[in-house]
Amino acid sequence: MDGRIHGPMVLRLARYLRVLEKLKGLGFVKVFSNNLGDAIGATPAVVRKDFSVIGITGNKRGGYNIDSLIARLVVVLGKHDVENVVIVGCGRIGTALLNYREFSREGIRVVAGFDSNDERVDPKAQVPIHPMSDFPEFVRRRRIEVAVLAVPDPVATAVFELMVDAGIRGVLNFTSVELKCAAACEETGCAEECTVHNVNIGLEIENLFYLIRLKRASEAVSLPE
Amino acid sequence: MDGRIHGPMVLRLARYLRVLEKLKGLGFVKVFSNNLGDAIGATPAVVRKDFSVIGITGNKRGGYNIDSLIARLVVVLGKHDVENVVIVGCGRIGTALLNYREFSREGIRVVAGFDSNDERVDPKAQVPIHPMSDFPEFVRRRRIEVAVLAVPDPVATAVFELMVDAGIRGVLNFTSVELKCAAACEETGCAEECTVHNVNIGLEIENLFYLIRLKRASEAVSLPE
DNA sequence: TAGAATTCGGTATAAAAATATCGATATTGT
DNA sequence: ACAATATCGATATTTTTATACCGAATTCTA
Repeated sequence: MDGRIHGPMVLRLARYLRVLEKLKGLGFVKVFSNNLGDAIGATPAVVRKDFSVIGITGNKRGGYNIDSLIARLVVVLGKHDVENVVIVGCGRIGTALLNYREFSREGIRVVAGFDSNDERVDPKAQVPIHPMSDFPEFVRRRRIEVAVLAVPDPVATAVFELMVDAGIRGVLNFTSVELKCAAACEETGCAEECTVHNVNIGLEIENLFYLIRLKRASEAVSLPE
Repeated sequence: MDGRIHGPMVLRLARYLRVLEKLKGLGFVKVFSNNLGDAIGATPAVVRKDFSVIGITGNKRGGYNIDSLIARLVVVLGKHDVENVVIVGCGRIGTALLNYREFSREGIRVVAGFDSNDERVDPKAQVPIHPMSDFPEFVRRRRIEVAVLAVPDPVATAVFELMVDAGIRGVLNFTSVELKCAAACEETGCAEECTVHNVNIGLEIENLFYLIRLKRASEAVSLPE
């Protein structure tokens, strides 16, 4: 049990947990490091090291026990039964996420959406959409900590500051804007930090184009003809 | 001009380019490494190093010239006027992306969607949705190289193999399934490689919860009282 | 039951990426 | 023109993350 828990590793731990739950559902009892490695795209050595770091021990030649693995991962990841989130900005992406079915399977519940456009407001919907003005009180009352930001780029920063002020501590950012919590905190005087993760779909696609061109170029060089 | 171009750096280069185009639109002529660093969330030293690696030289005390920066980045990233992509799976996420407005601003054009559910097929729509059976020919005829995969998890692997066979070389994967191109290639005998990027929204949200809990725990320890 | 095959687990090594440092130099202001 | 200042750019260092290796242990097979 050496080394520290770091970013990439935490992501893998969450992935392991998902795979393990599926395996358990299929009736499996034990699993090997290479199986898990295949399932999440890592080498067996990485898997074993990860487990070692969080204090999980397997059986030589016998692999790991799925139940104990799940139990430990749940503790380490601090996973709750359901994680409540809200969606801010109910345009195309926001609306899609409001009703994203995969969430429920992953223990995530979207409790509400918010939008500044009155036409989109619909408090009676299955997942209600409230006006943006209700956001701060809603977040405080329901103790919401994580929100998805899916507003147009030009208002991203302003909305983000509002969210941090209201008490949001984690944001999944679908805008192209780099959100800086420190700056927001300085301006508003809030003491808490807010963790931001970016999901930049356009950037990912551009990157794919770059990578395949790069691969093609290197192939052209390495394959003379 | 030392060092190699690596993954994280390529992502930054694409980000620089976006910011620079905006700055140019605002009439700016030159820019400093710390400005760009702020804009994409990096330190000035990283920015300078990145530019050094791709052979861009600035002026001491004078910063970098935006036009030459853009010109060089476009070459390095091999950016075209428009990048054509298709969306496979027109459920909630897929449909949202079909009409995602941000794409056009980023030089990405969604030329079609595909779905195996006939009710979703609509070849007359602004962005036409074709039956899945038309996919291989469409991809070959239009020389599509990049696709977004937004189908349900259980069919992800099968659809992915079909896509690789059809000639897709880059996939933005919205499913929770780890797609392995090598395996797909072995089975189908295709020689080409396919680059996959994963966008796992549920995982990102889970990760946010973990990180804020971690932060809170460490604060509790470090703040005695 | 003996041996062969596998798998874990720790250490050591390597690779990747970010950060720090600091001299050089161009611009600005006086 | 000269000093002050801010910025680049190269090298060196540190940190982070992944890989390679190999002995030990356990299960499986014959």
